[in-house]
Amino acid sequence: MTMHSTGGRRKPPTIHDVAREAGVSRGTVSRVLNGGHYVSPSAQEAVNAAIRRTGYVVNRHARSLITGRSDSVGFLLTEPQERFFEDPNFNVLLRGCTQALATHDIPLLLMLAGTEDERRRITRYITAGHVDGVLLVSSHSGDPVAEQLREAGVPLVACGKPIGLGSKVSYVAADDRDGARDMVRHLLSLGRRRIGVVTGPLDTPGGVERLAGYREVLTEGGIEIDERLIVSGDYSRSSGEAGAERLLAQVPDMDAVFVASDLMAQGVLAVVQRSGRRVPEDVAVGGFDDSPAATATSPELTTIRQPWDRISAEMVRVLLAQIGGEDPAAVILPTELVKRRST
Amino acid sequence: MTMHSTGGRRKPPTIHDVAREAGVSRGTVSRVLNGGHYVSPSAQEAVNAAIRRTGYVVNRHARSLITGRSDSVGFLLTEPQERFFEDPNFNVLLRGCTQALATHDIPLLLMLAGTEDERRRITRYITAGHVDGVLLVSSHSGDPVAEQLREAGVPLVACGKPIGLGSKVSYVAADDRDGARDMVRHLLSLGRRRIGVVTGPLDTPGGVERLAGYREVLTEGGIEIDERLIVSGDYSRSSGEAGAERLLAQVPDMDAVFVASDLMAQGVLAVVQRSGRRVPEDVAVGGFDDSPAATATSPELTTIRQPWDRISAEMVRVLLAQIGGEDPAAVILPTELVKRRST
DNA sequence: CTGAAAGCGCTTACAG
DNA sequence: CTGAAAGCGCTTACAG
Repeated sequence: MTMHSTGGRRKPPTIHDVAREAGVSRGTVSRVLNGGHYVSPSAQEAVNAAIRRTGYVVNRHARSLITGRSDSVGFLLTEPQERFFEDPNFNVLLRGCTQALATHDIPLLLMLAGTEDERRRITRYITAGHVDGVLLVSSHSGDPVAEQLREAGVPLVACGKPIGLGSKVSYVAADDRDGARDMVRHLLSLGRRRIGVVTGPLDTPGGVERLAGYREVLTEGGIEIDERLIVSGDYSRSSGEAGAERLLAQVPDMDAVFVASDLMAQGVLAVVQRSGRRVPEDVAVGGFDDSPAATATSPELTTIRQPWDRISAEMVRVLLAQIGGEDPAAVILPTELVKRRST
Repeated sequence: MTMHSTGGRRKPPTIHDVAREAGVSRGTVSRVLNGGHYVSPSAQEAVNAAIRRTGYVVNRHARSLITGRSDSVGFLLTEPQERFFEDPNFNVLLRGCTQALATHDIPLLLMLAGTEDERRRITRYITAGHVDGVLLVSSHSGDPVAEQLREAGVPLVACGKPIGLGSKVSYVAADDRDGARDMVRHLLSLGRRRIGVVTGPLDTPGGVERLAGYREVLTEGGIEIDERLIVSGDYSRSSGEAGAERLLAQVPDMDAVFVASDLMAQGVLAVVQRSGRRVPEDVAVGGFDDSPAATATSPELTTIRQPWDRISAEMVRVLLAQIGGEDPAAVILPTELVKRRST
């Protein structure tokens, strides 16, 4: 009676041990393991009991060798890492994906490809079939890794619409434009009329779309666009500070700012307050993301919530579907205005 | 002449293809792959050329099946995840470990074990040999996972000294006590005498040691310990706020605080400033970590730098050594006082 | 529904 | 230094 004792790293039981315990062939054990089709209830039961008794756990390497699948997926970050690691959104996304995958018993391999060398190494690793698919975090256009993976036929789903790759690659994104519209409409409803904007990088969909939403709503509201009220950042806190300084210098009586990320909004807030202006009395500040950064400020940030939990869950769902043979798909998720004290 | 064309997911070349190309046996190819011992220079060369021509990449599953190693390691987080994901330190550590492992071409599997269920699942996964070793992030005492892994003989290295596991498990840690001493000495040198402290959780080494350093330096300086100046937090920002409120209520003329993490120090800073006190004029605030949180505040935080890059590099080094058969080891790394505007 | 058998791609003694 | 061969633990047609 083999017990699955711990202690030491003994040879773990194999399918062969289970078969012997259960009094069936190894083929039958394997069938039970793989869904239980074409197995009699009695055999099924005997095998399950034997598995329990022996403490059997499938050897994934042996399985992978024959199925050709690795039963793992990569989480690939091709951004310069410093920035992304500074951003709390990244954490939420990584955690959500890890958990969603855990549900399917699929491990997540973390891959960082910040440099050219790393990109080459990782592309090679992935195309060699060491993962079944890739969750891609890289919003900038012209990402060579994304293109290479797509060409190699690796199942792929991006977080945010990958500019330049057309709709041949799956992606999951929040409705950036709509979120921006909500925020700017909110600022207008507060009576603000000289509304600035600090955009994201303009080679990212978040950068482009959120700015588009801003322009649309102002235009619809009959307000002339003042280009001095538009500056760009790179989603970093410090770029928010720089942006706010520029805005205040160009339009000292600006009465509100829509900032395309909470982290940048932190920087904007600091600069606005340092200039002696009160938030929200003199200048209302609206962020984007509803990341932990939004509640770390004083006053806390009014912002647009990105549904990160759903985004990560959908990314995993779409990726697994694609690994299972389905065609690519794009998923757009709604955002939500979260009112706090900064507006 | 086979080119390693991309496109589609064709059957990749095997060791057999390489052997044919090179005109040698598969055994010889394998020997070249595994260090090139007992291989003539000419065979060596022929094989390398064939590998290049065919675009051969080893099939890790086949290799693992026979070696019994997975050539991968797990990064295991057993904390309730919310907190850790809020903490920028976590990112730095995760990134550092991933990069250090990439150097060795070893993938990192991210494992989150926040709930009892997840802990069970992951322990099973690990002890089944799916990873060769584990980088453990879990500072609380009495962690059942750590104990189980140790018993199962899984190579393990913790970040921070694991309370209760004795020295049978490897760990890498910053010199917490010494860092705390530096900070409190610095505050004393500024002329502050009513110095409060917000500690970390007292069932963690960071909680215990940093408090010990605080007590030591004050005692050495001939200052009587005032227990009303000592409160505990859990490393979260909000616990820093709560701690500061308690301290200010108990000792309104407190003139400095040593806070055991930058994130908590953010909360302390907010509360102190909200109370109308100036930082650093009225109350000097010192943090711990030198995480990105330290420069996100206004004024920026004086803090104790934890050498995260070295910590992660050492964790990986010690783990790989242990996987290679070496005995456990503890590594203590020095910290550094970083002076900014908050003191 | 079930067993016997082939084979996935590699490594490693074993002879030479 | 090198080749032939066994075998790692599994899955999957193939016969029954």
